[in-house]
Amino acid sequence: MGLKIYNSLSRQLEEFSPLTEGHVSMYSCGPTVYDYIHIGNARTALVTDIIRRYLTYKGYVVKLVQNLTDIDDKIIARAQTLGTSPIQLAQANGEAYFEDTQRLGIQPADVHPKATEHIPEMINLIQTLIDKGAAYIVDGSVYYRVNSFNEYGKLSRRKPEDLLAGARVEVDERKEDPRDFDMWKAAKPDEPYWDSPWGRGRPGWHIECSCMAMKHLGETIDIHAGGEDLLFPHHENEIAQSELATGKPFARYWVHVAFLKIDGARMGKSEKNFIFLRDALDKYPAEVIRHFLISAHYRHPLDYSLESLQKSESALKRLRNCLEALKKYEQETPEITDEHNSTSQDAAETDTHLLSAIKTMQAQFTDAMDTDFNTAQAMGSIFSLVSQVNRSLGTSNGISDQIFAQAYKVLSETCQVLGIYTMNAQDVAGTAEILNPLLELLLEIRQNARDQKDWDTSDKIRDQLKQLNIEIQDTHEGSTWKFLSL
RNA sequence: GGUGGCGUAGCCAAGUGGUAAGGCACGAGUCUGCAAAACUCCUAUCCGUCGGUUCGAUUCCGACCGCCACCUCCA
Repeated sequence: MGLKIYNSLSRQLEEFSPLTEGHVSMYSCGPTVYDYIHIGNARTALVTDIIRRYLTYKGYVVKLVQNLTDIDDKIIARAQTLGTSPIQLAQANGEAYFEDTQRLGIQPADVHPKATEHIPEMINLIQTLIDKGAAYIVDGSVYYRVNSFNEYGKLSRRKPEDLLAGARVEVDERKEDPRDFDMWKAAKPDEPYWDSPWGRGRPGWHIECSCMAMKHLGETIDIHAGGEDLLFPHHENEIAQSELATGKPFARYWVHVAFLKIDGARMGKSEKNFIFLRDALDKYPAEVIRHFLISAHYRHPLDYSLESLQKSESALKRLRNCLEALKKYEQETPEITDEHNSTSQDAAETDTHLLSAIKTMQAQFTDAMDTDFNTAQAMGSIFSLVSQVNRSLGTSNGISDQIFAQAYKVLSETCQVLGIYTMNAQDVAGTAEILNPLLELLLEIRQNARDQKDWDTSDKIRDQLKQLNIEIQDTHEGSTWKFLSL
């Protein structure tokens, strides 16, 4: 069974096969850097990240390009109110974007092109469209003539009359058709500008993506991703520009990520109901936020709430407990076959159960992710195996070490695809050299107290450490400690 | 007005034309000096409402109710 992707263009689940075998070109619409990104923005970036991780996991060589829109009306306006320059503002927020996304465990794209660094290419593309009669110049601005592309509307399925009927925006009388959009905006006084054959100005938003996608990935790309709000008009316009210029299909699979909601409504900057990703990251570990963001399918809306984050934290704790219990078997050589030596009947039974649970999990995980990256379902398969592992750990007498090692391998690999088991709190602490012996000592003292049934001392140590976010657990093999937060 | 989506247990959330994954929470129990972790059991005869198609629908079709989004910069 191969990968299927829901293509917004056909509005169907389609078998995925890249243009070049074994290679996938992917473009994701990045942020307009006039502010920090909020969790809603992060959802799209995260989905892109996971798609890329999964494609890589499947053996594809992926080239991911994500743009940075670093010149636009909002940046200019914001810079004015802040008393800074648009360039500086974009620079600072661009850096903040990488900082925030990397904290969330999002791997940088292969290329992060900036609009301002591709002005000549954009001018060329616009000129090509003018030459083909698909654009016209008015007062130093260049407009795309929507009528010249007869497939216009194929992505959003909007008919011209529908668009006109609903138009709430003021009609620019200079346009031939209200649907026409600008590819080059003539500069107003005090605005940043670049020279062009049509005078000083700056590029429109849509031409940026057309241009940078094609420059870095070629005229036809495999996957184009973005938030669902970009479907119209942005992606529709990208198609119009690119396909008319090249005569080739622009993107083969269109992936649109649903909104993150808050209190039932869309999280949006203009609604002022957003939460900056960096603020969320200050309160919750990255893995918790990731878990939350992928707990629903990417094409379904997801409602943000503190309760949901807390649920994710609890769920992740269960996962983590299991993985940590399993980790000590990591060094064992994972056994692949069903045939292995078991001296006890019970252990053999445990092995068989676990082994089949591992296989089931692998199949279910792949199946879920193959079906349009169903992370929620994939997570279900992971937790099913966690249950079986926990049961097996309880009945194990040491004979199933290789199987546990295999379970660890499979679980940690799949969790890595989702990015929910990448960090190790013990290492993150960074003070392990001091902390380890110190805690060993405390545990030893506590064990002595317990041997003498001095529960007061024993409990005091445990309770006090818990205040410090360190949890002690007494098991049959002795006492262990770990950091409470993930 | 046009276009699209959603409504599944207390909460979150998968999913299927043949009878409901997973997580969180709650309750009971096992284990433990007590905890913690883990395990066991308990949690939807039912998937917004009403019709229709079907041997059979939560899953397909229609209507209705409720909610959300896009058509304007927005991931």
